[in-house]
Amino acid sequence: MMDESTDNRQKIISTALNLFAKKGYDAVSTVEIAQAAGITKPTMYYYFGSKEGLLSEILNTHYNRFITDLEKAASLPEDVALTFFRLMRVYFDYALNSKDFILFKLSIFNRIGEDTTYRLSREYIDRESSVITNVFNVAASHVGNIKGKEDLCTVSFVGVTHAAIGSYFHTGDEKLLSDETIYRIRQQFLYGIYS
Amino acid sequence: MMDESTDNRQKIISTALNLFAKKGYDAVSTVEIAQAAGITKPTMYYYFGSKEGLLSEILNTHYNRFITDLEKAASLPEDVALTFFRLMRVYFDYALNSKDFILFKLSIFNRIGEDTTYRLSREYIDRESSVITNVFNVAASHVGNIKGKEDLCTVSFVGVTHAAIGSYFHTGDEKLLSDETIYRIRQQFLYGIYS
DNA sequence: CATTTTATATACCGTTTGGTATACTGCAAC
DNA sequence: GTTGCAGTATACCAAACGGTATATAAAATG
Repeated sequence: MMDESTDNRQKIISTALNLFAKKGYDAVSTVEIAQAAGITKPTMYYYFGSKEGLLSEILNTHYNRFITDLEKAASLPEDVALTFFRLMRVYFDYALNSKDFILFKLSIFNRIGEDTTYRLSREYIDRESSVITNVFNVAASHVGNIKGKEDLCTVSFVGVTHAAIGSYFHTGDEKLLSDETIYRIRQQFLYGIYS
Repeated sequence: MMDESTDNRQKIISTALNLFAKKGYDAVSTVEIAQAAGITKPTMYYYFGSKEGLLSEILNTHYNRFITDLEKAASLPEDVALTFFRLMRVYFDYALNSKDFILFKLSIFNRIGEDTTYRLSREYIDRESSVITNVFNVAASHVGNIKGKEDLCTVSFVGVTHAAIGSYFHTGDEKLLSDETIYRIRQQFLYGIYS
């Protein structure tokens, strides 16, 4: 076929993720994906079987990589301050370098209900959450002050991280995802706004 | 017609909001809404003109009420601790009593892109955010420590609030939205995790 | 009591949807 | 060089989509 793009499969994945992130899974049609990817519908069905299969493959590819990086960053949970920084750095790096994925992840994270995206992403979100929860559970056994506040820590961490990324996407200001910002958030997290 | 429900208009709004919250705007069809509300499609089109008009009316009804309550709670921003409590209490009360609305609001809050829900809800989200931002701006002029951290405060507040509500929806544990939880979050916010 | 208005349903429209049957093309193996 | 297979496109499908023309029945208006 002498095609210039040797990997249509990957092209479909990245194109579909981009459209899903912008418009939402249900608002994007299979023809739309095919046209944007420069192929035709049956080609997409050849690789992924169905629209849901495509979404499943997108989540599998991107979320597994993300969770792996998150676990690496969480490998020294005894040091709360260091781990806090490393974890948030992973989130922010993905927001900067895998914008479509994080945008899509953000839009499905707080969904609960019966839709396709929720059903397919549930397991990944649970795994992601448990990495964070585990960090604060281990930290609690080393840092007395945290004990009894593990859940609060998790909620605060995830909440602030998502909110910061959301602000970045709205404003486009990259300083929101700088090391400096993480230091300030961590300072506020550990010692409060009056510090 | 001797109909038992004297207000089909309201019935359509609440039914549609419930479906939108569960499955997402694009995944819900107009027939589905009509059937669930116990009416037929043309009745819905008689009241709202279009599916988008229905969504617009839903947002207008619920969001205006919510923002009004938020503004009432923010009327004494000089007292940071008190205002912090009142604001979060409004969010949590809505999560408990207007579950469908908050569920829907949560699912659209972090969307950015080209979809219908984002376009129609944008103005409300901006107004909501500015109420919070304003609180910390005024507070900063009364409490020296906050100065320069206004944006950080806003991001943290919104993030933690949403995360807590999200946890409640996932677990169903009402204690997550109790006064006690707000006190603990506020304590952590003001004095840090080591307090 | 005739007339308009409000509220509802039946039956239909063109378009788009997710998905497929079928045929073709280039390339590798035999 | 024919066979087989991975990859791709044309052309199609039934079902579902958002939306409407039209009829009708009750209630308000004169």
